Amino acid sequence: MEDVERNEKYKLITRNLEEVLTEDELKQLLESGRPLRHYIGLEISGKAHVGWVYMMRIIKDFQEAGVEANILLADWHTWLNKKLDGRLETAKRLGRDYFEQALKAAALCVGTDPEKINFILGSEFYEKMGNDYWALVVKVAKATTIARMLRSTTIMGRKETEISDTAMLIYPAMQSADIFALGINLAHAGMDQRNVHVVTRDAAKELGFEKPIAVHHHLLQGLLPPVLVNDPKTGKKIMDIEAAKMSKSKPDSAIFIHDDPEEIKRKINKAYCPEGVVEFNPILDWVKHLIFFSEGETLEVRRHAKFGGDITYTSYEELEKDYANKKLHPLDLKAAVAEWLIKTLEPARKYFDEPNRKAALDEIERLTSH
RNA sequence: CCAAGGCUGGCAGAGCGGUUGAUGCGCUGGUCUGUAAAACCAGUUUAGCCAAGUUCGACUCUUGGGCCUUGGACCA
Repeated sequence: MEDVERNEKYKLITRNLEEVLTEDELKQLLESGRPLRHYIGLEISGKAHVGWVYMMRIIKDFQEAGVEANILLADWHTWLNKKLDGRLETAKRLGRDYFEQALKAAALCVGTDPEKINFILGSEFYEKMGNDYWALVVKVAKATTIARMLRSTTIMGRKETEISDTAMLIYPAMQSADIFALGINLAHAGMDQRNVHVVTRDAAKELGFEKPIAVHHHLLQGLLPPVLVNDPKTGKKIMDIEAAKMSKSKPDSAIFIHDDPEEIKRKINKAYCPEGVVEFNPILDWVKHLIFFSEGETLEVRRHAKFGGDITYTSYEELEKDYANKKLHPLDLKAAVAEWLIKTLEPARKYFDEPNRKAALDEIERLTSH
C-alpha cells in the first residue's frame, strides 16, 4: 500500500520533467519519508509568459505529491545581473508587486491555490539570516573553481564572453547558497539552469551538505522560427537553446499571461508552424507539453466542414499523427491553440484588472520595453 | 597606473573633411501559398560617446574626458 503511494508520488513528480538528478536519489528520498522541500528561483526581470503556467502545472504536481513549494523572488540576483533599471530597490518592490502577483495569477490558471505556495523575497531572507547567509556564499565560492562558476553563468541568458564584472561570478554562488540556506532537497529550474544545479551538488559534497536533488523542466519553444546550430557531438541540427526560448526582447516570441484575446490570436497566428512538420515546431511543442500535460486533457479543433469538420483530440500522439499526415492544417491547429490559451489564461487577465496589479504591470512593461 | 585599438541606425558592420549612412540581420507593409516560414517587392522617420579646438565646413583632423577590449606595469 505504502509502496504504491510512493510510486504514485514518484510518477506525479517526474511525469513532465526533462531531467532528474538523480532518479535513484529521488526514490530514496521518497522512501525515507522525510518532507520534500522544493524551490525554484526567479529573477525579477521580464513579464510573465505561458512558460510560467507550464512551470505552475509542474509545481501543482509536486504539491499533490506532498511537496512543499517555495518560490524565491530573486531580487538580489536581478540587481547583480543589471536587469530592470539596475537598482535593487526596484527589483525588491516589483518582486512583491508584480512578480508574486503574476505567479499567483499563473497558479490560478492551473487551478492551484496561490496561498499554498511560499513566496520568499531574497532581500528579506538575507536580512533575516544575516552573516550566516554570506558565510554560505563564501563557502560555496571557496568550493568551486572559477572555470566552473563561469560555465554555470550562461543561465543568465548571456554568453560567457559577455561576462565582464565580478558580480557575475557571485550570482551562481548565491544561487547555491540559497538552496543550502533554505534547506532545499528538491531544487527545480528550467533546463537552461542545469549547470548551476550541478555546481551546487558538487559544492554540497565538498561542504558536507546533503546533495539536493535537481529537477529540470522542458523549456517551451519561442514562437519565432528556431535558430538551428550544429551539435558538435552528433553533427545533427539542434536548436540554440538560448535563442529558442521565449524572451522579452522578442515580444512576439511569447504569450504573456495577461495578454488579451486579440493579442493572443495575433501572436499565435504569426507563429512559425510549417504544415506536416513536427520537428522544431513551437505550436506542436506547446500542444505536447503545455496542453496535453496530463491524461484526460483534450483539444477541440473547430473547422469548416470542407476541411474535415470539428474534431476533438484526446491525446498528443493522435494529434501529431494527423498533423504529420497533413490531416490537420496549421491554421486550424493555431485557432484551437489560441482558444485554449484565451480560456486558460482568463483568470490571469481578470486578476490583473485590479488597479494596483495593473499599475505594477505597466511599470514592468515600461522598464523592459527598451 | 601605462599603452594600443575601438565607440556610427534596434543589432552587426563599411566608407568619406562638405553632397542621397554601403551591406547583412531584424522590424513594418504588400504579393504568393487556407497559418507561419521561404521567395520576391516596398518601407524603417531628426546616425555619428561627451566637451573644446583647427577649418568656410568635421562623423571623418587635434586635445581633454567617459566607457569597452587587449596587452603591460606593480606584487617578483
